[in-house]
Amino acid sequence: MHDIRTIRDNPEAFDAGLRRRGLAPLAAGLLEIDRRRRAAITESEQTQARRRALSKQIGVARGKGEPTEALMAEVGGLDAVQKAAEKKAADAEAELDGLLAGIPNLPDAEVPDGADERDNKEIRRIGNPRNLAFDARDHVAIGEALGLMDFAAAAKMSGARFVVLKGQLARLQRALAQFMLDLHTAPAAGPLGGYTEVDPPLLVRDNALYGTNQLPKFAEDQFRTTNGYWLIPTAEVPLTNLVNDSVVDEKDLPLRYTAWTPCFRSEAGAAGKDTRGMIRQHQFPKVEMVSITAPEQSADEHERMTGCAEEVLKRLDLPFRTVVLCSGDMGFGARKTYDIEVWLPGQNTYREISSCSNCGDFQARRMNARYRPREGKGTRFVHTLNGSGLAVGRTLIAVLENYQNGDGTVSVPAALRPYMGGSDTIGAVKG
RNA sequence: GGAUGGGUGGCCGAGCGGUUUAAGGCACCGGUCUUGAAAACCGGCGUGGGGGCAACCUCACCGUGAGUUCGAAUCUCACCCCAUCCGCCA
Repeated sequence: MHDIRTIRDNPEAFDAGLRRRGLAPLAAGLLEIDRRRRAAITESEQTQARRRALSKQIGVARGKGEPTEALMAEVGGLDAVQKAAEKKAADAEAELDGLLAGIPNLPDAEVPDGADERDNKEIRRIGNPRNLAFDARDHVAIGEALGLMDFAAAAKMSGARFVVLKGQLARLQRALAQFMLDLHTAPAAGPLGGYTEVDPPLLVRDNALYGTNQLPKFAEDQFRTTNGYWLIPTAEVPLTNLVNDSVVDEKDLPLRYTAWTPCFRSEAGAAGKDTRGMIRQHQFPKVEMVSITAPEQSADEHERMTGCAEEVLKRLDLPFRTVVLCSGDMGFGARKTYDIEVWLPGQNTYREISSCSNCGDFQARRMNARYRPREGKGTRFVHTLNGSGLAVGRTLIAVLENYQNGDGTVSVPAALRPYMGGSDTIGAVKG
């Protein structure tokens, strides 16, 4: 949510930011509504003040036994005037808020200009794809050959975009999540760890989704229960909403939270896209990281968070690259976003496995999430950041495809073996 | 699902038709005192609108929205939310 006062102070900068997002200028229209709104507020409040003064005089006059008819006559006509002005103000405010709620965050100055993902900029590339002595298979072929990944069974009970994992693959997924959580929840050491593990609700109300930007604009992408709850599309929602409508002390910042949860997405706009395999599912597990910071810290925290996500891939020895999204490809609430893309030999390409965004005060404003600065008066909005650390389902895919062997088995990355009961291979015949 | 109680500033909490300019306390920030700290005392301490270069002045805001009234935090209705008890249930 944008601050109308910021727009009022610098409408050119606002429109320039929108242009970078590929959007038409809006400042003039917004400010016109804002002028109407403020004029109506002034009118309403002045009328109200007059009413109250007269009413007080009536009370005083009564106390002295003096006549009140003249005062009563004057106050009589004010009611309708005040109500009308109040309604004008409320209507204008609703109109303004409705428009503001649908406008995306503006890109940070460091974000490269661009229209879509082709304009994203790679900023680093870590690790080298393994040279396989055989043709790489994709995760579907690997998993189904092992008999541990069953799309048909999932389709029978749930339809497309679901999967059943069994045995060592189910365990591998759990191992990955466990491994990620252990990494992020370790006591903060320099650029790693320090996140508090949270087990949040998976069903949330409207106001929570509003706070993290999914509402009102992206309702179609969500699942909703018959009695009005929403299934979380990411743990970003409950984790960020931990500070909804609250004031924290600056000394407690940054707050760092992590959670391993299923995520639910209707994939309404994704018909026909990524239909094969586990890449795009209605339900998938993800380890999410959320940081709540003071404004001055958020840029550094963004780098740190991205590093935490990258560390998972480094320790799993999976090749990846990190890109900074261009202005036209960023999500609604982000001011700057890093995507981490893992190498998938089965698809011969890098695929997104994490997205780390700095939202600035955009969500904080919607949530009314503030902090009390050490120095100075009042409260200020916090900055919120979120990042996947990582998408567990896609990490499973990456392990299968990068660690596949010629005999159809899959090696277990060294870092995961403690979580796999010491086993170093999936699909190996025992004995 | 049924019943009851309740939503007041960062937190707790009084107020239940007109000196409320929303008491009091806690927390926090200044100051006095002290070697320093604590305690004590003094002062400050919400958001938004309008005006002013500014110190500042002024108006509105007691979950949300309607209503009653000359006048509403206070009365009425609806809705949202929270708590407790009962029922059902992993």
